[in-house]
Amino acid sequence: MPDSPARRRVTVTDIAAGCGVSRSTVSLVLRGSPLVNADTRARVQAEIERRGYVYHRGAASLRRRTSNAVALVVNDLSNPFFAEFAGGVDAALAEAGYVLLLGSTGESPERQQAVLASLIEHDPAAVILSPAEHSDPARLRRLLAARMPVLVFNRALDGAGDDWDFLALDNRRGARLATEHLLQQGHRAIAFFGGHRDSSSCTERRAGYRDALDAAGIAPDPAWLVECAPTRLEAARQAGALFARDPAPTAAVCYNDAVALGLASGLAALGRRAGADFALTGFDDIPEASVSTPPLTTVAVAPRERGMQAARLLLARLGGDTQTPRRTVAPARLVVRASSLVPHAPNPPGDPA
Amino acid sequence: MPDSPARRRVTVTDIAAGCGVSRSTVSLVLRGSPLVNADTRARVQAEIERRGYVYHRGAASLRRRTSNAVALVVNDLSNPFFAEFAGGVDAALAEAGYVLLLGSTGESPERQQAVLASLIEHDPAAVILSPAEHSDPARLRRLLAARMPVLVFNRALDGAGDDWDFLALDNRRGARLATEHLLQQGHRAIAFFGGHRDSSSCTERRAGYRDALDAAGIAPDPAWLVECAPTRLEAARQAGALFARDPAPTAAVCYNDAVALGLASGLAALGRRAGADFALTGFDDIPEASVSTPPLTTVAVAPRERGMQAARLLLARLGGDTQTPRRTVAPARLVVRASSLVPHAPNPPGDPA
DNA sequence: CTGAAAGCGCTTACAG
DNA sequence: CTGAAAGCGCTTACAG
Repeated sequence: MPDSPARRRVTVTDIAAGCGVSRSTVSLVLRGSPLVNADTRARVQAEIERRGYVYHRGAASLRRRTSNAVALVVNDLSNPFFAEFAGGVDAALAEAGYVLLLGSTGESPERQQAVLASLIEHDPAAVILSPAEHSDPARLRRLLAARMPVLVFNRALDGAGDDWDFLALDNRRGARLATEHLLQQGHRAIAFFGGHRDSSSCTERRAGYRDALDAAGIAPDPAWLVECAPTRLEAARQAGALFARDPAPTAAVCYNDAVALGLASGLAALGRRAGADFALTGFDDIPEASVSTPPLTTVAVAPRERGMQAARLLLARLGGDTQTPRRTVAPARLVVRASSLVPHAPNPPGDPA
Repeated sequence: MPDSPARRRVTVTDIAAGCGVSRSTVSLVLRGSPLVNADTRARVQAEIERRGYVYHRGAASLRRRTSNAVALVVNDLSNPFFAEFAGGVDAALAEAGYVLLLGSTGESPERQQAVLASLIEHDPAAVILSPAEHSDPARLRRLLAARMPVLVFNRALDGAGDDWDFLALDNRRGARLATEHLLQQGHRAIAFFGGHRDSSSCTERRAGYRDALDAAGIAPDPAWLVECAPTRLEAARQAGALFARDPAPTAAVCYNDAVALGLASGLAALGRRAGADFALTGFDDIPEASVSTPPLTTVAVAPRERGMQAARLLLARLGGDTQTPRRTVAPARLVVRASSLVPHAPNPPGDPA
């Protein structure tokens, strides 16, 4: 029996008629109410099965004014960091019976407004937003207002209001751990390489770097701070900047893994070998980090776990939680691999000090 | 003016009342009808802006019986292949004003049924499914029936019916290209390493491998076919199986990149070096492929482009396209890197032939 | 060009 | 325990 694609949809009315009960009763069965007689319930369920009835959640949501969708907006799924994060959100939502509406901005604030505007027309119960760089908090607020719980991930949105949740990565502590690790290898001249000063995560990571140097009594040379776009290519191009001054740094804390991998190939082009005569660390622990040459010492932020955490936090808000603080900082963990294991004598031979 | 979270939703009725027109007129303005007087339209639009009205697409879809959502079900966003694919789908949908409903199966046919059941309650206009291994076509068909256009990606679903679209990767041709490349390097004893015989993509890749050997007049030794789960770890463990017989293969076409990378480390553990004394190729061109040691020769399938292609094909179906054939095979392209550039003399020294 | 009325598929008091 | 009626927010003929 071939189905006609244009056939009429099966509704509660059809099910009700099909087994001689009212639509109310069918509705109660659908929602699992204990008020319905077991026999009646069984008859209704059989009819539902027989007719291949599909619940129309849009109609139900309209009537009940509820929603079981959550909107997620990320920069770009091609970035494994966001793909993992989205995977975690999806897993936690599915477990709770929610459905994921996904959009991406490609780091454009304009597309971000458009994508969010389109998603909220679908009436999500909550929104998870990993903001594009240079987002305008006021415009976002105008769009999302206080319609639904909102969780901002990863990038602070200043002035977005204190009724939105914020899940931050511990950028500062992560960078401090990486820097301390290099200090323990005996390095004293340690650069911070990559990222843009005006990005909040870069500022925070630099602060952690400075914390560690301060604690070790080292005043960072301004020449140790090298900016570059957070891409592999740019990092490779900027490698030379590390060696403009003498003495040059012997190690670098990189803004993220992409930058660290780029720097590694940039060093190779300059006849130096990361992990052999120059120590470096990354940030993120992307999949490549463990298989690159040398494997990359980095700071793991467990994006998948962050996604599950973000989703669960919002689901708790929907459940009426008002206890949890609005700002959560997720832990960062140092993963030591070969790229940083280049010991540097604290007092190089020939140094009289 | 702090918004009360529980405040009543602004509806077309409010907008109509707010500027003294009927709801019909507001609706016409919303849908961009040319029937409305320019003045009236401007007044309505101003009121919409002023009140922060958000279109309730669910209500509109209910009334109009249309939908602008497309459901996508993949195995796992942690797999960059699917993340890229999803990114492509998202990009093409957003461009067309559609919204993406995402679900994942984790390769479990049970979860696949549950996830699809949940997604179709949201009444998507179309479904893109990258089936979990061991999917049951009959069960899927019972769920999705002919309710909406369906596109199956990557894995054939035998007996799913010929009204569903199928977007296949050119597994056979891809594997043939890889094998021909190794033949050109002078290899004669070439293994096919990894994957499970019962997976359709493995069968197809093996067929392409055989095509190339056949054309070169080589009868593959059965010992050259090594099965293993398509993971890095399993591949590393199975590396020894390649050298069980003498003479052993000098090169291997691997089922995919994960397997190839695993084999490379398995070889290292056996004192052999991929790209130096053993040639190998992968499949997929995952991001790690270009940064591994040695960089991996592989077959690129451009998952992001496949995602855009899948979405566009379905959008065309929704637009009434009945011309495009149901089965589309996407091209595969050989990317040559160092792992396969191990020349092997056609007549090794000491061989009298 | 604009308005009154019906209806998409569901749920929820309210009677019985 | 079950049914009749109203209504969620929108759109669509149909009058005017």
